[in-house]
Amino acid sequence: MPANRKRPDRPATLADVGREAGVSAMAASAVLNGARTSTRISRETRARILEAAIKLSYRPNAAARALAQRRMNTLGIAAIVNDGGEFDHYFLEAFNGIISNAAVHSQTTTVFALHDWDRDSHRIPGFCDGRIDGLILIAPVFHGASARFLPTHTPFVAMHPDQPLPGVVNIEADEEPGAQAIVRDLLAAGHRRILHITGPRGRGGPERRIHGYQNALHAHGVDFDPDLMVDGRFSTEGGREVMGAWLERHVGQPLPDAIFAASDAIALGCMEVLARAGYNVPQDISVVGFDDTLAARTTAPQLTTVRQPLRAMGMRAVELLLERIRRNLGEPAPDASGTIVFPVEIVHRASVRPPRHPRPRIVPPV
Amino acid sequence: MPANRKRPDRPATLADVGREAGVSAMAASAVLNGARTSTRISRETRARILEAAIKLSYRPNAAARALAQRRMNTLGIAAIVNDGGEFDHYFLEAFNGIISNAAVHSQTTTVFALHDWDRDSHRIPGFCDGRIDGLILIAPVFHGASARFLPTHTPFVAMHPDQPLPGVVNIEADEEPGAQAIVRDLLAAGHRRILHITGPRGRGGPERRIHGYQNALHAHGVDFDPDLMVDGRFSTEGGREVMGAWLERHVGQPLPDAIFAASDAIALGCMEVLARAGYNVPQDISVVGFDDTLAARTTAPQLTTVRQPLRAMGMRAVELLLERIRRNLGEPAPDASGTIVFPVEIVHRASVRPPRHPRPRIVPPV
DNA sequence: CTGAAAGCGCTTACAG
DNA sequence: CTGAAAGCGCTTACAG
Repeated sequence: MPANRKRPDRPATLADVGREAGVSAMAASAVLNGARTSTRISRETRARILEAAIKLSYRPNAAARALAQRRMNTLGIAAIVNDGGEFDHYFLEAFNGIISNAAVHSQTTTVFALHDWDRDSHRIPGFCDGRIDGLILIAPVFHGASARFLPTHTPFVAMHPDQPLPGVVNIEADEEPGAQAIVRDLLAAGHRRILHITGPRGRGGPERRIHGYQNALHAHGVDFDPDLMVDGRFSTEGGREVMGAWLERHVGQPLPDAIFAASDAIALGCMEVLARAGYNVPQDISVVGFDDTLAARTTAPQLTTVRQPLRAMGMRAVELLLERIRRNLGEPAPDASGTIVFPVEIVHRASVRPPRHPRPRIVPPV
Repeated sequence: MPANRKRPDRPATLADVGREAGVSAMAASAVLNGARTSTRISRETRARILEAAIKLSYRPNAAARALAQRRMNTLGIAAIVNDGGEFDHYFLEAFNGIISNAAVHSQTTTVFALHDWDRDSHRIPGFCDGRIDGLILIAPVFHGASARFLPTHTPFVAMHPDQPLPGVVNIEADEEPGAQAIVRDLLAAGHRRILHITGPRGRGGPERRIHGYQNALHAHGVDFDPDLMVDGRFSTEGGREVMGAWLERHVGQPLPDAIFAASDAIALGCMEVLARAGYNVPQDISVVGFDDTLAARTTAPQLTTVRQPLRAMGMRAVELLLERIRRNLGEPAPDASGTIVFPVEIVHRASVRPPRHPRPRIVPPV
C-alpha cells in the first residue's frame, strides 16, 4: 500500500484535490472556488478536478480564504442582546431582518453581545479583527465616549435613535411623528388624561416620543400635566414598577383614561399590573405602546402600537453595509451616508376603546 | 520624510509592530498574543513592544490566527431561526443561553439560519469550513437522511428531542414526565375533558408529550377520547387554525374543561381564538402549554406550562462543545457522549382554574 | 492558456 | 534565551 500523502484526520485541501486529479492546487482553486484565473481549463481536466473534490469531500477553508482575499463573508452585529436573561425585543426584530437578508447574500452573521452600552462599547474595536467584513451597531445611544470606539478599518452601519455622528450611516425610524399620531388617535377617541411612561430620559429616542406626545396634546388644546408623565426605562420590569408606583401614589383618584407607554415592553408591564389590580384593558383603561415588537402581538388584548419597521430596517442595514464593504474593497458602489429614516405606522389592535364614564377610581392594592 | 513602510490604509500587523519596536515579528507575537515562546523576553523589550502595539493600535488578525492555530474562537449554531418571519421561540431561549455562555469563554457565536430542516440540512457541512470551531445543532428531528450531513471534522453537539444518534452528544429535556405531570395537575383540579393539541406527529418530542398525556389520563382512570386529541404544528398560527376548526366542528356541544397545548406557541394561538369567541381563560376554560418560552410570560393571563430549561440547556451545550473542541485539538478533556436529559418543572401561572359548572356550550361564530 | 512563486498575517517547531 | 525559517490553505499577479 502506498504511503498516504493526505494526512488522515484533516479535511482535504486544494493540494490534496490537485494531487488526486493530477493537476496543480492552483488549477483546482480555479475550477472549485471560481478564482479569477478560472477562464480556461479544459473540460476533462475540470471534470477530473470536480470528481476528485467530491471524492475527498473538499471544502475551501474559510480562514485561509479570508486571509488571502481579506473577505470573510461574515457580518457582525454588536448589540445589547439581553437584559437580565430576557431578550431585548428591539434587537430581536432587527436581528430577524439582518440574518435573513445576510443569508440572501450568502453572508453569515455573528453576534457580539453587549451588556451595557457605555461600559462595553470599548470592546467594539476588538470585534473588528478580520473575522467580520463589516459591523452593524445597534446602539441605544452614542455618547462622545463610546464614539471613540467606532471601528476604524471595518465598514459599519449604525441603527440607533440618537444624534447622528458625522460620517456614519445611521438607520432610524420617524419616531416623533409616530408618537404624535398615536396620541392624536387616543385624543380623537375621547381620551384626555393620558399617562405617558417614558424611556430613559436624555436619549434621542425617548425624548422624541415625549415631544410627539406633547405636540399632540398641544395640537388638541389639552394642557400638558406633569403628573401624567413619569420616567421609566425600556423593559417589562420597568413598566411594572413605574405603573405600580404611580397607582399607589394616586389611590382614591380617578384612573387615567389611557396610557402611552414608550415601548411595547413597558406597555406589557403596565398591563400586567393593571390586570393584577383588577382593571380591564381596554374597558377600564386603554393602553398603547411603541415599536410593534413580539410583545405587542402576544399580549391579550393585543396592543395598539406604533410600528417601527425593525425587520425592514435590519434588512436595509445589511444592504448598506454590503455596499460599504464593496467600496472598501475598491469595487464600485454607491456612497450612501447620513441618516436614513423609515416611516412608522400606527397598528390598531384591541387595547384601545373610548373612555368609560365615569372613570373608575383607583383603589388600594389588596 | 522617510518612506512609510506601513501601508497606509490597513490595520497594523505584527511585522509593523516589530519594526516599530526594533524587534522581530515573532518577538512581538510572543508578548502580544501570548504565543508559546513568550517565556523570556526582557522587561524593557516587552514594554517597547507593548508601546508600539498601542501606538499602531495593533489587533491580531483573526483569520491569520485561525489559519495558523486552527482555532477560530467562534461557535456556530445551526437552527430554524424563524418561521414566516416570526422567531422560533425554542431557538430564542436556547440562543440566549448559548450566546451568554460563549461570551464567558471568549467565544463569539455565529448563526446559520435554516428554513426547513429536511430541505436545508445538506448545507450543514458547508458551515464547517474552518470559520467555526464547533457547531451546536438545534434540530427538530434527525432523519436518516439529514444524519448523512452531520459534520465530519468539526465537533458538534445536538439539542433535539428525537431519537439519539450513535456517537452524538444530545441535550434534551425530560418531556414525557413533564407532560404527564401537567395533565395530572389538570385532572387534580377537577378537569376531565382535556383537549390535547399535538405537535407534528411522528417526531420524538410530540410523541412523548402524547404519551405523557395518555399516561396521566390512564393513571387517573379517565378513558382516552380520540375526539379530544387533534394534530397540530408548533406555531401560533397552527394553534389558531386547529382550535378554530375544532370549535366549529363541535358547535352545540360543551366546551372542553381544559386544553393541553403541545407548545406555548400553540397555546397562545388557542387563547387568541378562545378570546375572540368570547370565552374567558381561565374562567370558562383552562389552558396549559409546554416549553416556558417568552410566549408563556407575555400572554394575559400568563400561561401555566412545563418549563424546559432551554437557557441552561444552551449553556450546557456550549460547555460540552468546548470540551469536544479541546479534545479534538489534542488537549485532555472528558469524553462526554450520549444523551443528557434536563429535568422539567411545572410552572403554575394564571391560566388554570377548576372547571366551571355547568360547562359553557360552544356557540357558532358570529 | 497554464504553472511556479510569492504573499495574506500569524504561530510553531528548530537551530543557534 | 532568542531569531530565521517553514508552514497553515488559499489566491493573486507574473512569467513562460
